[in-house]
Amino acid sequence: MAGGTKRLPRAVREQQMLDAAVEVFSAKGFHDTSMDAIAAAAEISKPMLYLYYGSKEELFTACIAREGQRFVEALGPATDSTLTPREQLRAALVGFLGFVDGHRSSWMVLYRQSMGEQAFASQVRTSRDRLIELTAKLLESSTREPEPGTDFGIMAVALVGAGEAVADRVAGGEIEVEKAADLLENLAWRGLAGKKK
Amino acid sequence: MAGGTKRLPRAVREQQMLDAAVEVFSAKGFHDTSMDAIAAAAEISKPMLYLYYGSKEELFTACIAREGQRFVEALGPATDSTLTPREQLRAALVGFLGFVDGHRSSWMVLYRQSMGEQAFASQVRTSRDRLIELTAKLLESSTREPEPGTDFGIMAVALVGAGEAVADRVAGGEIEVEKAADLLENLAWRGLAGKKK
DNA sequence: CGACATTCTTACTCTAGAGTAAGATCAACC
DNA sequence: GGTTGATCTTACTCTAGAGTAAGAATGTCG
Repeated sequence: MAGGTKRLPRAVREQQMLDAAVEVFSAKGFHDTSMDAIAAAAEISKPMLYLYYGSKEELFTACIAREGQRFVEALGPATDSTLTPREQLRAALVGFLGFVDGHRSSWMVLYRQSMGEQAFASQVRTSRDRLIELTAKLLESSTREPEPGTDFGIMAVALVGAGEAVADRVAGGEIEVEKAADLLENLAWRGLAGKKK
Repeated sequence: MAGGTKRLPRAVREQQMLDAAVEVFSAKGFHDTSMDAIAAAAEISKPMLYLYYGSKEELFTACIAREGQRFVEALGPATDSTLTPREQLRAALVGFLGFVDGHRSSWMVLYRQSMGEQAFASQVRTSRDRLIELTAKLLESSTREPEPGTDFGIMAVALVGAGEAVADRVAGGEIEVEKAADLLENLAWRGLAGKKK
């Protein structure tokens, strides 16, 4: 009402609201964020949030859904089957870390917030499990001697866990994407103490 | 009032309260846990919680402090300097995973809850950083050719991240401590695809 | 223009749950 | 037995913040 903000079609406002919500949620966490704060950040009034999203939980769910979508898209190149498995793994790493680097708020909302709230954890674990399964497949199909008793599933869990930890450092600006990808790639193939590529 | 519960000295009651608090916090999370719920679980009345701990946040802080203490103690054997670095790493892994296996609620409170709440994250990150630094030292001192440009710090971050992810599976009963330790030890030295010990 | 739908706001209601006031009950010691 | 100081409870207060009622402003299409 104050100055420039005009009336906008629903679809546009919805995205504005999500932008604001992701921003505030990522900064303060789900519980310490009030709907008033989101409304203020989006520069609209609170009832609009309820009109378009129904409740705080649904709004947060919508955040997860959109950011999760974008996250999965960033992993798209890794499923290009014309690449070798190893190249695919590299593509997945770069896609993953690049996403985190370019979307720190999304990363915060998706992982550091959602995983903590048992009400949303299942929703995130879905995308996460997809990543783990993809990793497991890539590890398996790029290993020559299957070594009986090798559980690629748990290996993928470990590698993704390592990836998430490193991603936090990427998000913190302490290390660049390429360096981080190198590290993780080496980790997968040779172990931490192994020679550099 | 009801039946058996007698009057108890403060020190004892405090531990009972912490036991109950850790239990409920780990199950429902910080925000979805009410002081009434904790009081009920501890079988005392709410004002006792406030009398002994002051506030909900301080109570949670006390939980973190006690469990974090226990966690660090579980890592004690890893600092035995009569062992080789590699044996120390193994001891750290077993200590860490064993702790998680035997104290699932503690693990939940310490990691899955605290790390999500930015109000407590710093407190936990202290213990966590100690673990990372310990790991970094162990990796460094057990590597022959330092390979210029090798950043043991970030390697330790990756390895600890992998450890946490695997620890979740241990807590979930999907894998046993020994198997998990083997996996992580191998990961550190040979990479996921490497031969088994 | 006038009717209808959509966008949007001010100004509330209502409840969960953090925190407290006031004092009862018990144990121990003189 | 009475005094002192813990332990412990019932029964509140008070507020942040989720969610809503009622309707004003703006567009658009006949």
